[in-house]
Parts: sequence; structure tokens; C-alpha cells
Amino acid sequence: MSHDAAGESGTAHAGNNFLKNLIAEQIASGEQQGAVVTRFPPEPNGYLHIGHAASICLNFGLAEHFDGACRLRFDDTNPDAEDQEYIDSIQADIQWLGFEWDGAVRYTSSYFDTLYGYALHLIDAGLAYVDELSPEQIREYRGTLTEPGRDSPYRDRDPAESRALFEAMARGEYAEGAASLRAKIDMAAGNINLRDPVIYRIRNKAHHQTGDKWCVYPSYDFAHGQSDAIEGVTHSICTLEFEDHRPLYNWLIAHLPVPARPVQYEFARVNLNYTITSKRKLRRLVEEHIVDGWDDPRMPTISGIRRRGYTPGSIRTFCEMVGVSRSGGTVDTAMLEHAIRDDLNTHAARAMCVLDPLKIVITNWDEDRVETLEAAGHPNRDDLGTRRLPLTREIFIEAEDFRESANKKYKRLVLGKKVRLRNAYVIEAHDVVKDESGRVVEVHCTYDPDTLGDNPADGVKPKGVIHWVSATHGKQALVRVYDRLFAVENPAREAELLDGLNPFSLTVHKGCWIEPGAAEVAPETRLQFERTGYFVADRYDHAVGAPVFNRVVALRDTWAKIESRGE
RNA sequence: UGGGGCGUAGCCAAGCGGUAAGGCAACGGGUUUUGAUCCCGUGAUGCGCAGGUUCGAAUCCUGCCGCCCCAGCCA
Repeated sequence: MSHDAAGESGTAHAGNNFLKNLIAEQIASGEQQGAVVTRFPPEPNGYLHIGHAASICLNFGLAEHFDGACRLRFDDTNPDAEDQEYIDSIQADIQWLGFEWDGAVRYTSSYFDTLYGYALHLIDAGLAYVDELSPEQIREYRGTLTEPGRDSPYRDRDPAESRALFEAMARGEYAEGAASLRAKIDMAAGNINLRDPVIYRIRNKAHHQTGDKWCVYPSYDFAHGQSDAIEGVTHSICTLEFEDHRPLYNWLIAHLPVPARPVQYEFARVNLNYTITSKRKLRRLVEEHIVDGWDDPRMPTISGIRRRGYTPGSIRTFCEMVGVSRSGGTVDTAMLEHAIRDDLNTHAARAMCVLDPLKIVITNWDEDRVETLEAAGHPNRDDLGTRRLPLTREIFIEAEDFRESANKKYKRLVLGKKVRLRNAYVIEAHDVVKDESGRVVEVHCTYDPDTLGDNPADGVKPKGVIHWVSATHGKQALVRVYDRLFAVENPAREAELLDGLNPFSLTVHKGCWIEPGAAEVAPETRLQFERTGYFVADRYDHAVGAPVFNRVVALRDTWAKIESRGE
């Protein structure tokens, strides 16, 4: 509501969700004794994206709310696609969002010894067996969605034999795919995850954490729940597609000597229109150089969103606005944009920057005269101080802010009409200079010296206010204006991913003019360029003296709406 | 023809038997040296559909319909 409402904790939304309510009930009824423990369990095989932010906010938020703990655990059970680069970026992203995990970073791989022991336990209990069917045969034996599967011929082999075989697998005596360990559950189960799922497979590959120690690796299903139990996780929260795995999760917990009994809960993942959140597809954009990397400002990755200029607080607010439920849907990006506008409107200092310059000569202003005007750093926050704006005979205004003639709806500079220079005087245009092609390259105006902080003497207040930068005292800047990466609402539906791309997702403005003070800000400083939008000094490319800004988001633009309606 | 979910305004989402919160978007209007912000106002006789139970149903029951997930030795 008011200007000071938006902060790290977001605006005043209830922020309740079914999981928070559920846990509150569990605590009230005594079902939940002790601290609530959650975890965020990414696989380090890609960068985190906006969808992960929802999970992070949920898991850390719940722990915070109930005064419990949330751990970070890398679910690194498959060395194939995992990499240290991702481990590093994931940690940086979580910290940037403002969350702190409890204790040290955990790795599922650090439980491999225990997990291996659990596998042996299951074998000894006659609940797991080494299968020597090939991956293809296992698929055939599994049946289909509507037909039950068939038992593997190795299903009833003696536990002692399975144990010996499994140990041989672990010693590296089998080739990948030659054998696997399967839980013995029910090949006719309607839930396919219960049709003797593979719980250990051979992977002759070095692991980023355990090196060459192992050549057998537990599957997600065999590792996740047990890891939760080992860590004392009380609420293992994941997305809806894992719901079918819950019976397996519970089956394993029930049959293994685990130290705790965690429970899995599911929620719907968040989709955003005009964007994709498939790691595979995002990787493709990076690898095919459609974007400049995982942190390209157009990417929906946390690091891309950061580079775009979004604040951690705005992401958290967004997640709260969206809420948590079990009904999957697609959120409008307008909600994300609202979150960052709301944040930056209250926190970003104001500045003026001309993206597409048109020269103005103030003919009744002396050649060498420089008047330093004072302007507010923020229209309704005195604590942001003031800035100094040098006004000179020649200035630049936005080319689209001038027309030789226009109807009354156009409230900017028109030949023969007056307009207010933001934070300065009222000027009136009386002449244009054109090039051979007839394009206006310069506009001559006169200024009214009595209008600094005052309306003209004739009492006619100009309808419009435009921004400007001194042509002699302003600084040049490079500004990148970003738009959505995809032009179609649901890029995932596109037959070919690249077909949905927006060809105008990036426009680089090289000859921009910015007020002197704003050229000196530190990287990642966010500013509002008045009348234009919110911008951030690029995290990497910006330097004092060579300013480079990214547009975070445009200001709400009712004029654009009026105009596109066809006047 | 199997198993598991989900259906409340354009979008997200509360509600859990007592007569439809909130946010985003949209649209009006006011203030304004940012066509910004801010402020005020406008939305479902209706909760996928059809029956039923009840004094009373989005909430309970039955039957339909629609959408999503599952047949990786991925997570």
C-alpha cells in the first residue's frame, strides 16, 4: 500500500498455503514433535530457474516460519550430467535470494556407504534382487500402462546369490547395463513405479564428489527418502510428478532400518507464460548461442534474472503472490513484472537517460552558460537526497518526444507548443532543422526563465513533461533494452523450440546520453530512468566511465495503450 | 481398458456445510514537473457439467466431462 511496505519480506500478503496450514495442524495436534526440517534438493546438472525459486522460497520459508531448519542437499546420484560448475552456481543463487541453509552443504553422495548397506539389507530380507535382464528386456517385462508386467526370471534367485552378485557389481565386475539391483515389489501394480524399480545401477564413471570409489550408484528413488531419513528431514517437499513415487518412498522407508520416518508432500510446479523452464531446453539455448549464457538477462534462470536487474526481494514477493497449491497452472509474467516494479518504485533512485537522442538548441540560452539544477533523488523519499543536473544550451531529448504536429492527446514537445523539461524550465519549440531526407535532426526552442518550479506567467500550464540530458555535460552510455525471449505464450508447445523465439528480445542502444551522476554508479545499481523504465548497471560489463545498463522492466505505459488503440 | 492428480472471474489463489477473501491483468475517475507512483471505483446470483442429500452445498454423495503426470538402469 504505502511506500515503505515493500521490503525483503515482501508486501503485506497473507502468504499462507496448504503446507503451512498442514504443518500448523500437525504441530497443534502433537503429530509433529520437535523441529520442522525441510530441504532443497537440486541435482547439480543445470542452473536454477524461476521455478526452483518457488521451491526454495517454500522450503526455506516453511523452516523459517516454524523456526525449524532447511538444508541444502545436492541430489548427486547420477554422475553423467552433474558438474561442479552447477554446484557453485546453485549455492550462489540460493544465497543471492537471501536464504541460508542449515549447517554444511549436504550431498546424497556422502551417504553412498549407508545406502549401499541399505541395499544389502533389502537383499538379505529377500526384498531386492540382482537382475541380469538388459535395459531393453526390463522395459519389455515392465508391461504397459494398461497391461501388467511379468516377473524377471532372476526375480526369485536366492538372496545370498543376489548379495554376492551385487557385491561383484560394486567391485566393477560387470559392464554398464549388464546387471542392476531391483526392489522386489509387484510387477502387476497399477503404479508402474512399484513394478520392481531399479534401485542401483552400474555407472563406470568418476563422480564429482566421490571420484572413482563407486561404480554402482543408487537411483533417485532409493537415495532420496533414505537421505531425508538420515538427515532427519520431517517434510520432504517435491513437485507433483513425484506423487506416484510416494508409495515407493514409503515402502523403502518401511522396510529399511532408517533413523527417521520422513513424509513426502507434493505441490504444483510454477509455470510462467512466454517462458520455458526445462533444463534441457535452457541448456540448448546456451549451447546454440541463442543467448549469451546461463545468465543472459533474458533467461529465466536465477542468475539471468539477477543480471536482468531483478532484486531478491521481488522474487520472494512474486513467489508469495503466486502461492502454493496442487493445481498446476501458468502464471502471467505480468505478476513478476509487478513485483519488481513495486520494489524498484520504492527503492530505486531516479535519473534521466535519453535512449534515442534528438538535439535541442535553446536559442535564448547563452553559449557558455551552465546552470546546475537540483533534482530529487526520488519523488517521495527525501532520504535519497538530491542530484545535480547541468543544463546547457544544447540538450538531447527522446526523439519520440517531439512531433512537428500532433493532436491534443500528444502531451510532449510539438512545434509552436510548450512542454516542461523535467526538473527544469518550460521550453517552446519554434524551428526544426532537417537533413536532406527530411528527417528532423535538430529542434530550436526558447526557454521561459520564470518557470523553474513555477508555471508560466500566462497561467497556461504545459500538459507534458519530458526528460533530457545536457549535450555537453551528459555522458554517453550503452543501454540494452530487453523484451521477452519468446513471442509465443507457451513455447513448450512449439514443435520446434526456436520457432517461438522473439526476434526483438534485445535492442542495443549505443548512443544514449545519461545525466553525469548516473554514469558513476557501481555495477548492479538499479535506477529508474524517468519516463522510461527501471535499469540496472550491468553486473559485468558496466564500468565507471563506460556505463552499460540493462533494462529491467519498462514503466507502466498507458500512453502506449492509448496509441495502440489507434488514438 | 491401468495408476495418480487437478478443475473457484482473462491469470494466480483463499474457502473445508451457513449463503464467493486477496493479488495480477483489464476498465473508469481523481492527484501529479515521471502519460510513473499514489488514491477511489467497476467484476462470479456463481465455484467443470448433471443429478442427489440438507432448512441451507463451492464445500457431502453419485455419475459424467475436461486437463496434467507415470511405461529412464534421469531427477
